[in-house]
Amino acid sequence: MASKDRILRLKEETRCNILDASLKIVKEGGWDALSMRKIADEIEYTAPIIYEYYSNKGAILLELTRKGFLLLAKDLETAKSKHRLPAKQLEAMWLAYWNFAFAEKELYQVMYGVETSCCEMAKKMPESEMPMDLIWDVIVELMLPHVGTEDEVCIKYYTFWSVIHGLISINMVNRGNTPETNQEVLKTAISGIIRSITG
Amino acid sequence: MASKDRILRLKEETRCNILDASLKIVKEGGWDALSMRKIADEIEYTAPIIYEYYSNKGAILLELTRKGFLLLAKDLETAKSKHRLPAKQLEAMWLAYWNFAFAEKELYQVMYGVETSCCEMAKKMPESEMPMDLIWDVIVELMLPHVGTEDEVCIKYYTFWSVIHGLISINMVNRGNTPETNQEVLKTAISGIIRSITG
DNA sequence: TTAATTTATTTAACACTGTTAAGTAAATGA
DNA sequence: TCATTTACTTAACAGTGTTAAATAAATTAA
Repeated sequence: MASKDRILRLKEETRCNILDASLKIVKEGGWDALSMRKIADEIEYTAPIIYEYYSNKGAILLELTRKGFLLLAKDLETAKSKHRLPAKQLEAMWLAYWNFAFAEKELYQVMYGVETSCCEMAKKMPESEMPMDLIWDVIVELMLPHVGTEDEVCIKYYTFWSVIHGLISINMVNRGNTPETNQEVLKTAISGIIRSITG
Repeated sequence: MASKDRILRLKEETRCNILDASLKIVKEGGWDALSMRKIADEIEYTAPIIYEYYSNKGAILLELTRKGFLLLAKDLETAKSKHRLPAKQLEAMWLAYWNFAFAEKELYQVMYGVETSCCEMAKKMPESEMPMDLIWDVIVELMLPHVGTEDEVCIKYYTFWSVIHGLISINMVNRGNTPETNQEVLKTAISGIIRSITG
């Protein structure tokens, strides 16, 4: 029976539609807006139908995560293919990584656990600037006798912060490293940036 | 009336108890476990009482966030006070930052939007390793003719990844920077690490 | 002390959430 | 045409944040 095939094809399509609908909802209203009933609305079914295609909400997120990794890998490969020197390839790949993160913001968030709902909160809270202020001052001192411009200090501060916050996030979310590797990355990064300041 | 003072003191105490209870619940069962009814249970009241002290759940998270920033700032100051040279101070401060993140994991999560519930998912998904594998290969090539050990490559990879993922996270959550600053941090970091590899 | 009023606290409810079981309509097979 | 499977929906459960109404307790006034 060819109708079996047609039905299977339709099922595969709905499975895909669920994913597309989910991503659409998230892009429009953020991750909090994503609910089974809204997905159902979007694909013009009722909520329980979704469970015929995904065992639960987590499975949908998992599939979006997989989709994200595949897309990112593809971007990295095309970036690499545009150069021959490894140094140029590496630079292009990390720029592609950067671009992916913002082009597919929602996917990147679910892939690496970047929560944005808290961002409204921490803003407008004066205490949130205390750590930066404290470290800022020391960077300025370290630069002496050269008096660094706002931009110069800013770049140094964010380089520090990025590498350390990045390493923390990766370890919290992904639990990937041995303590030794972490310490090594951390210490060499810090001393490297310090050297780049003191010259 | 002195009883007014006593009542005010009790109120301030309950306000504090709500925060303590919240943090306790999160530490025991993660952020998903935190609900108004569980907080109420912990402080031996019913849920609506909490709204006499905090306008909503978000206000509790906000207060925990503030608490976190104050604690972090204190840690940074004591770290700084233990040294005189700016370079040593800076190193000690960033190490204190690192230690704070893991000592007060839950606070750090709410301060900077580090989601951990997704970590169970991405694990055991082969696709999640594709980006790393792709970049790994290029790092190995960049090291040639020297054949890097597993550890050597790992440290370089995580240094790259940390600084870029960190910068991405910071911008998504806090969206603090001008595009120019971001590009500057990104490009100088990448070329800096590449130079540290090629010697 | 008793009555009136304010304060403290709880119960009940609303609109949501993810998820499951039972019921109903539609399509398929004999 | 009848029986059976498939497709889908309705109803329900336990949970969420939050608000309004009801009740208990404490305080003040007479």
